[in-house]
This record gives sequence, structure tokens and C-alpha cells, in this order.
Amino acid sequence: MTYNRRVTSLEVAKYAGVSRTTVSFVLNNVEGSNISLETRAKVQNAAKELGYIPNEAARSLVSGHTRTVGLMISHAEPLLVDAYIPQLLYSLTAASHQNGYQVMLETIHQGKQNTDYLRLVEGHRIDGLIVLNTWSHDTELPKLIERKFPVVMYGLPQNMTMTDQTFLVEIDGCDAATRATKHLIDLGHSRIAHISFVPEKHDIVQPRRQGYIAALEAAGIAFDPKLVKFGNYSAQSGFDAMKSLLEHQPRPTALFAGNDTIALGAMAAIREHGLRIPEDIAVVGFDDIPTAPFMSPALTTIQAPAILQGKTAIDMLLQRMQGKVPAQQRVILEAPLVVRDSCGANLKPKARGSKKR
Amino acid sequence: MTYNRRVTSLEVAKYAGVSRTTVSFVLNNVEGSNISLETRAKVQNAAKELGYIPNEAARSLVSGHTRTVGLMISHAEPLLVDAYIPQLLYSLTAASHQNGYQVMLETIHQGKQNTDYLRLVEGHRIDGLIVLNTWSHDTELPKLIERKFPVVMYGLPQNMTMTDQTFLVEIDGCDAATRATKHLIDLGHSRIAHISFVPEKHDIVQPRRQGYIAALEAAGIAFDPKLVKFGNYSAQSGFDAMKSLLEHQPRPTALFAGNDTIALGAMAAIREHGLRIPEDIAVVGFDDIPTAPFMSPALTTIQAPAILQGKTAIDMLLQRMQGKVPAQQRVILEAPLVVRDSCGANLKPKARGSKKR
DNA sequence: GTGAAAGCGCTAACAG
DNA sequence: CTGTTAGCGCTTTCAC
Repeated sequence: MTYNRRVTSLEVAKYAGVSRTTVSFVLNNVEGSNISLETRAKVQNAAKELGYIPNEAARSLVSGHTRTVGLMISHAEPLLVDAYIPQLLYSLTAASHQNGYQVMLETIHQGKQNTDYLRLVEGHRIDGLIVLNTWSHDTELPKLIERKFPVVMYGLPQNMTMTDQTFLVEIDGCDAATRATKHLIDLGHSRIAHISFVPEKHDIVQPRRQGYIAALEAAGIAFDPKLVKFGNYSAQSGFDAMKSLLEHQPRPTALFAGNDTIALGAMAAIREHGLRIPEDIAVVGFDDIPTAPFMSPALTTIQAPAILQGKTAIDMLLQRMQGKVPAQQRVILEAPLVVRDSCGANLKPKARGSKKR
Repeated sequence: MTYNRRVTSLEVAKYAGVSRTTVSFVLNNVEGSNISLETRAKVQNAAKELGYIPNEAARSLVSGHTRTVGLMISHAEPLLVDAYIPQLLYSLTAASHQNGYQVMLETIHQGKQNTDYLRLVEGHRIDGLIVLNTWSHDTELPKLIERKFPVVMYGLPQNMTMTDQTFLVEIDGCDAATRATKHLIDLGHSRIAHISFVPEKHDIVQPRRQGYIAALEAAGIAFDPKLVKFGNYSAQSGFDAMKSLLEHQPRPTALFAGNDTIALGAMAAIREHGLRIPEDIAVVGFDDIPTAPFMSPALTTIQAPAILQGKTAIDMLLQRMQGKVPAQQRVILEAPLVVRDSCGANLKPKARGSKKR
């Protein structure tokens, strides 16, 4: 590679007629260093003219930090089919860059429960870590957290308990699921099916299931395990699960789906079965992905605040990386139910409304 | 931060009773260093027992490379609403990790045409760069490429020409658009609308538009600029654009959408207008996002090979980073038309088929 | 076969 | 107010 281009701080120093120390002080804006405005300007000009950009490896070797946050996605497969993580990614990278941090992506594929992300930490490639999908069999993550490495998670893994080093940005999935299910109950449904992800693989799913059951119990409806199916995060899995639910007699009259993508697949199955939504089967989703308002019919769903969640997580992590203690250890964000057409609530009062969000 | 944990190669050396050189040779499997199997084992044990992980900053300071690839997404907004980039991301990170490379994400937000990604290059934080959405006003990227820094792009930006340093992994968007449009023409349509992204912002869109026009011309159909609308990549923009197209008289009888998400929004507008798909308006999309088979009706669309595209780009970049010259400078991947129900081709011959992909 | 020593480019005490 | 100097932890040439 004839890729030669190495302006070092020494060259800048020579060019400006000062020492490397001065260059470092000026360019890093070190406080308490009384350097004349004139010298400052000379250095800054020299740096600009030579196109000097410090070598980050050298910088982080001596400073001990990297200005980089790691982003671990334990199950990367949802990226392929679901719209929630991409939104999080957008917000996470935007917030990081705004604060001068780079983002290093560490994904774990195909259920390979590896701990490669530790190399990022131990190899001093990142200053902090955001964990998107926790994976409860990971025994390294709790250790890392206990060692006070800055970590922010999107929910508490099943194999961990809160300690003073646990920092979370989450929604109350149980409460949200209860509200979603209750909404269907209030509309007169009692045979309400639920399709979710495989709980062993996804910590996020347990609260949603619990909330679903809680709502049924609160209404005096017996919980029927046959009305619960597990797929993955994909539309295909929602389609398949719904097909099998439709063979159940008596047929369910409503569905609470574990996410919007599953709901989309399930709705396709319902239509293929010749049934109408919401007249024959009402559907409520979870996440409010951007395409939810444009589904047919527009999807009633729990609005998970992806953008805010990303920004909040970075704010929290930033504080931890600077040695501060965030105001809250556990930030719980609002997740309101957005009523559209798929649940049937808009059926009687008036004709279907506009799809504008 | 009481985050103390610094096993250095010196400690490993001491523990194993050898010198740092030996440790380095053993752990890096340096060829030509005759080290006894016994010593090797001692070192490897020591490293394992002490939990030694080399400091990457030190390593890359001296070696000059970082085992990291940069991933630049010029317009990050599609992440919020479209499913194509996430798939690419999945495949890109999977291929990188498989080859022992980390992925650094550099996103540009809100049309801020900055060149921050240069800091990754000049700061020696990455060994190579993948550019997802090119941005034609960027004058730095061509320079970087000319300086032989390893770059692989997803299509040639409008302000660049092929040189021997240009490496691309793309699809023939023009040809694909021609085939999509011709498919509609063959089904008897002549008033075919087209909704795409704003061309000034998205290099990818021009070939699609050209292909659309080429197909019309080949069939002797006059191109009507009023049938072409520009939105962005979102469903909302497709919805809005379609609403305005539906006011056009005589109404278009078919739509070729610039991507599947736009198609989804457009279909919602068509339904809201009380029209049927495909009977009143046939729809063809572009990308084949994973939810396309589950839309209502299942979307006929051009299948863009996201997964393969990601893998191929990494393969190419890997070669370039190792100083090799890839076999091809310009890899063009297949993008077949997938016929489902939204185009109407399945209407006459038989009832609508299964939605299984 | 193994070790001593130099140096990657930077920051930050410590003198001057 | 500025310069000298000593490392950060690793790789790698060159002697032993």
C-alpha cells in the first residue's frame, strides 16, 4: 500500500517552531497551560496546513481511553427482519457522534453464544458498552459489570439482579402488555391469542407474556396455554404461528403479538384464511415500527420509544465513562398504546380515519 | 473507575519464565521463529491463566494496522424506516467478524454533509472503508480513493469516474427497473407511475428512473413527467406521493415504487382511496425486504441481494487491505424480479398462492 | 532458541 | 510560558 501520509506532532512542532508539548497542549486545549495567543495561532495554523490528525492508537495508548463505545447485539438476527433495532442504532450512533464518540459494533450471530465482546473491553478498544439483547447464559457480563466497567443494558437479564453497578434504560414491558391485552378485553374479546419469541432466547419476552396473563386474570378470563405460540421476531414466524392458532377451536377472536413484525405476518395468515381484521380477529402489536400505520389495516400497537431509548442510553453511558453516577440507575420510559384500526376500536364510532401518523 | 486489570505481556513473560519477545512470537504465531513446543505451551498456559489480552492500541501503534473496517452510511435516516440497510449491516458485520475484523460505524445524520469519517482514516482507526450511500458532493472521498486507501462502495457516485482504485459491489439498477416496468407493461399497463427518492440526495435512484423511462420508450409509451413523484425512502412519503398521483386524471393503473417501503405507503393510500390492488392499480416495488411477502397483497418486487452484497463487499475489502488486487473491480449482482400478488400477474391464471417465501 | 533494546506517536510530569 | 524527558504496551531486528 503506497498509502503514505504521516504528519506527526513533531512535524507540526517543527513547522510552527515550538516543541511537541506545546503542540499537544494547544491541540488538546489543556487547561492551566498558559500559552500565548500568538503561539496558539501558530500551532493551529501549522496543524491545519499540514493536515495533521493525531494517531489515535498512540493517543489512547498513553491516555488509556479510546473515545469509543461498544454496541453489543447478542442476537443480531432481528436486524434482518425487524425494524426496532435499526432505529435504536440510528439514535445510538447519532448521540455518540454528537458527543465525539465512535461506535464499534459487536454482533453475535446464529445463536453462537460467544464472549468475543470481551476482547473489545480487555483489549482497551472501547470505554463503555451498550448491550442490546441480553442473553441470560452469559456469565461474563455480570463479572464485567461488577468490575465497574461502564455498561448500560436494555433490560435486566434473567440471570442478574440489580446491584449498584447495574444501569438500565427500558420500558415496563409487563405493564405495556397488560394495557394492550386489556384494550382487547375492553373491546369484548375473551379468546385472545398471544404470539411471542422463544423465551429462552429473548429476555425481553417474559414480561410481555406475564403482562398478557395478568390482564386476563384481572378480567377473570382463564389463561389457555394453547392460545400462546412462540416464533421468532420475524413475519414468517408470525405467519406460521397464526396459521396454527387458526386451527384451534373455538377460534381466537383477537391476537396480541410480541412485536409488530410478527403481527404483520399473522395478519397475512388471517387474510389467507379468509377472515377479516378486525371484524373476525382483532390484532394488537408491540413496538410501533414506522410502517405500522401503513399496514392493512393500520396496526394498533404499543409504542416503544426507540429513539429516546438510544439517546438516553448514551447519556447514561457517557456519565459513567466520565466517572459520574447517573441520577437514576433504572430509567423506565413511557410506552403508550397507539390505537389505530387493527383492534377494531375505530369500527363502531366512525369510519376509518386517516393514516397520517 | 476502579477498573484495574492490566495483564501485560511482560507479566505473562515473567510468569512463564521467558522474555517478552518469546511471548509475542508464540501468541502471534510468528513464522520462522523456532520455539520449542515446551516453551510454546508454557507461554500459552501463562497467557490463559492470567487472562492476558493484548492492548490493541499498543499493538496497532507499532503494527500500523487496526483490524477494523469502517462503515460509512452517508444518509443514516433510512435506518429509521427502511429494512434494506439493516440487512446489509447484518451481513457486513457477520463477514467482518468471521475474518477477525471489527466494525466501526460512521453515520452522517440529517443531511449534514460532513467528512468526519476522514478522522477514522487519518487517525489510523480503520484499515479500510465501506461506503453505503454515496453523497456526490463529497470531494474528499475521491481523494481518499486516489491515495489508494482501501475503499469499497455500493455504486459509483455521480461525481466520480472509474479509476483503477475504484471498487464497487452493486446491482444494475437501470436494468432491474427496466425489467420491473416491462413486467407491468406486459400485463397491459401503459399509465405507469413512479415514486422514488429525491435524486439530488441519493445517487442510487437515477438508474432506477432511467430504467423506468427506458422500458416505457421501448414499448412506445410516451413518458409523462406528471406520473413521477419524489419522496424519501419512507412509507409516509410513498403514502403522500401516491395520494397526489391519485388525483391525476386519467388515473395511473400501475405503480413502480423506488423501494418496498414506499410501495407499502403507496398501497395504503390506494386502499384509502377505495381502490383495489392489483385490480385497479398494480404495484411493483424494489428491494424485496423481508416483510414484502406479507404485505397486503404480497408485493411483487425486485430482489436486491443485501446479504450477498455485504459479504462480497467485505471479501473485496479484505483483499484490498491485504494489498491484493480483487479479481473484479466492479461486481454486479443479480437482482431478479419476484412475482407475487401486487402486480396482478397471478390474478387470472389461478387464485392467490401461499405466502411462504 | 531466546533475550536485550529500539521505537511506533503521543501525553504529561517536571524543569527551566 | 516553553522544552526536555520518560514512558504507555507492544512488535521486531539483531545479537547472544
